[in-house]
Amino acid sequence: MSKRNAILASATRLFSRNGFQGTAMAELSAITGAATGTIFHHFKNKEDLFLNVLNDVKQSILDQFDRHQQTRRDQKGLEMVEGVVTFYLHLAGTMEDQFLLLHRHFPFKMAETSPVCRSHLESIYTCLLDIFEEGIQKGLQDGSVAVDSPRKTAMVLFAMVDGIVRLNTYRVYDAGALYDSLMVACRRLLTKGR
Amino acid sequence: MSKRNAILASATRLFSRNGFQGTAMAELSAITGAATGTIFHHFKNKEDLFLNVLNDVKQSILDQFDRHQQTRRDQKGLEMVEGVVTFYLHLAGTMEDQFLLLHRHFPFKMAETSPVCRSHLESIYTCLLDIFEEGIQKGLQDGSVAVDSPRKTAMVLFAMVDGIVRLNTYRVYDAGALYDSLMVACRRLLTKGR
DNA sequence: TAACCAACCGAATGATCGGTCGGTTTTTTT
DNA sequence: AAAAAAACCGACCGATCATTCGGTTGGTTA
Repeated sequence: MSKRNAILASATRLFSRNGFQGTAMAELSAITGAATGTIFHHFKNKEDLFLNVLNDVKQSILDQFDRHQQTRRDQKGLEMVEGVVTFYLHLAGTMEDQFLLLHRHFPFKMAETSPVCRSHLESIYTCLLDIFEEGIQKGLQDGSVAVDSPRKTAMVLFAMVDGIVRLNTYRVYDAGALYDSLMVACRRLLTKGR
Repeated sequence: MSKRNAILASATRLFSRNGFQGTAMAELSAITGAATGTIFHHFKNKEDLFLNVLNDVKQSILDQFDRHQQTRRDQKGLEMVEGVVTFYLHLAGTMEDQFLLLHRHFPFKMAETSPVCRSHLESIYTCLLDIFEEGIQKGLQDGSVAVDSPRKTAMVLFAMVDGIVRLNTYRVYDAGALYDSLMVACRRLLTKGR
């Protein structure tokens, strides 16, 4: 692996676990074996380094969901949404650092001053919400879903799923056994009566 | 207001908006007009200062919900839960800094090494979940709520409501008009069919 | 081979940080 | 009023931080 990629990989872990200000370039240097001068040769400063990390996070998350979506063309809407929720929970486990990064505060603060940062975050959340909404729209047509506003429902649904992932990350409670309840809630939220 | 309280008030704002490492004692000194020596006279170090801030946050949140609960003795379970959700959204607006603090990452990281910090966080989340669960339990008895596991449902419900507050805080999207959809989702989640 | 260039190095720098300390002022107690 | 205690002050300190810079290396091109 090139030094540049090694730096990006370690930076992702450090930024997500220790935050922006909690990540020291000297520590990153020690972990990757790259001199501090090398880091600043590849990235013009710390913020630029994080922006590149965030870009990688965006790419990998978008890739994962694109690939997932292509395998779910022939399902009913409700099943699609349930599949997306399950996949989201799965990804939150396999791409722990990337999801942790999105649960931190500093990227959203940086987005207030950095248009590039804001653009990355918007791409990620737009993609996620679009996928939820797509399933809901399809479900409205095939009758498996009954809701008023697809977009708003997608946002509430996303807030719920992501909220569970957050509860699980912080381990204030054992939210591990919560996935079944989450799926039940998901189905209730999308269907009418019965 | 005493210097000590002025320090606590400003520290709450700075910690919640700029994070732990992003809050400089010199800045806190400048804002409050207290010399840095004075700050360290009242609090033995930066972490101790934050622990006192968190304690205040805990007290005020617990007080608010205790007072709210006393006015809702004679309602049906479902109405109680809906009232709590509305009150939670209301508080997230009036106590913005306190809720923002709980949405940051560093208190949970500190909880891994500081039992005091962990205790405060547990008190807050236990209180909130208990209140949700209480309403659900009551609803199960009076028939206004139909769910399998009250505790798990309370956690999913809390994750959903808190997730919406988070979406609103970070303003990636205008989640302001989402409260109606949230209440609909809340009702669907708690009731069976019709 | 000579010239070039991107990747790489690590000591040095100036700014900033949390925390200390010796002292003064204000309040409380006796 | 005298003494004791608590609140308060700000210059100072050592550590740490992001970033710079002059120089080396190794591969590619002319």
